[in-house]
Amino acid sequence: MDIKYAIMGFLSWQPFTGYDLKKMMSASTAFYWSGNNNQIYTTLVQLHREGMVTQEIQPQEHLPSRKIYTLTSGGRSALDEWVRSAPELPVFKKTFLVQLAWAARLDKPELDGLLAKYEYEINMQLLMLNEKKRRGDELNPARTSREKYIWEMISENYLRSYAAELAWVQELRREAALK
Amino acid sequence: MDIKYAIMGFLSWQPFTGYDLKKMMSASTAFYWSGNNNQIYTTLVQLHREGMVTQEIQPQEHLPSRKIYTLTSGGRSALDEWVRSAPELPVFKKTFLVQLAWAARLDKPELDGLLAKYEYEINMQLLMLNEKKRRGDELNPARTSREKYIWEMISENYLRSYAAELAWVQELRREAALK
DNA sequence: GTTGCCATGTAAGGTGTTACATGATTTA
DNA sequence: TAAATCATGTAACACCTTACATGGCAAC
Repeated sequence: MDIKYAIMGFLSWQPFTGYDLKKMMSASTAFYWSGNNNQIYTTLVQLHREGMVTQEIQPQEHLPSRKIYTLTSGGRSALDEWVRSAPELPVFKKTFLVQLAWAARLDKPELDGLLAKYEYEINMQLLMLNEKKRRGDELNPARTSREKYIWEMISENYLRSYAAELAWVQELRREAALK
Repeated sequence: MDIKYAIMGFLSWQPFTGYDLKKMMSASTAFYWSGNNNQIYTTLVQLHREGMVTQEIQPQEHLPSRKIYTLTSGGRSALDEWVRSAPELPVFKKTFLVQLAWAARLDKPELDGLLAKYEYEINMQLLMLNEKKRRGDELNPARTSREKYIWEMISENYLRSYAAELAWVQELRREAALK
């Protein structure tokens, strides 16, 4: 249930609408979500029921009313408590490794073709994240220099994960060519 | 739906029971699954319905019958096709980064306490994976030297992901102390 | 004239986890 | 005497994604 706390976190910075949150999450490198609708809107409804946020409705002409959510003091303390709780381990889901495990019996050119595709995809992702970071970092909260630094390091974290993956596949290609 | 292909992969090596598969998956560094029951048994039933595997029932005294699954030629070609298909990007799910994003406003000692806990957890995980690799690698299929090398590199992949995470948090601790 | 932005939401399905259930045999 | 091993399975729930639905306005 990270999305809940991700939302509460953003609201601890400023009041936002669901639409704002969706945009920020899909623009940000720090949050891996697809920024999908369903979860954001339903989580906001749930947080409202639980008293974690208040809702202010702003009617608009020709458009659905904007619903601006503000964190309550109860929400604030729930967030603070979570922030201080024991960290979770990262989860790496790498379907490609399953594929590779059973691709080991392909012939050399086919195996290398597969590895080359993976290398290419990782590279593209790295370029994309770099670009996203450049544009997205202006939207981050930077209330203190430490906060700014930490958000940079969060983006950096994902970049390094992909960079490590890239280095790994490149090494594998070099060595597998010799076997 | 990786579990489906993970299972078919193992069965392309040798016939196995659900119980065998569960043990292998939780012993292996190459497969990240919890090795949870439900999915393995239900997936085997599904693969059987789809004609990807055949089932041989071996009754036992005092124990439930063993059900030994064998890959059919149809299953074999479905697996081969998947193995040659376009690779998926890895997915990194790091709840800690969300936590950290909103922990940036804690005071220095509290923030460092959190980072220290994360560093410790990653370290433990690394030690655990190293141990698992040492013990688990004997169970891997190693029909050719290339297959052996690839399976080693798959285990290595996870180790490097955690190692990169460790280096990242250590750098962050050093730098955050100065801000 | 099609695409994209604003802004809300619903429905359905896939994926994955935790916990429960049985029950004899071996090991610490 | 408690726990782990063997071996199957079910039930309930949490999480997450994709696709669908509305509809006006601005930009290219």
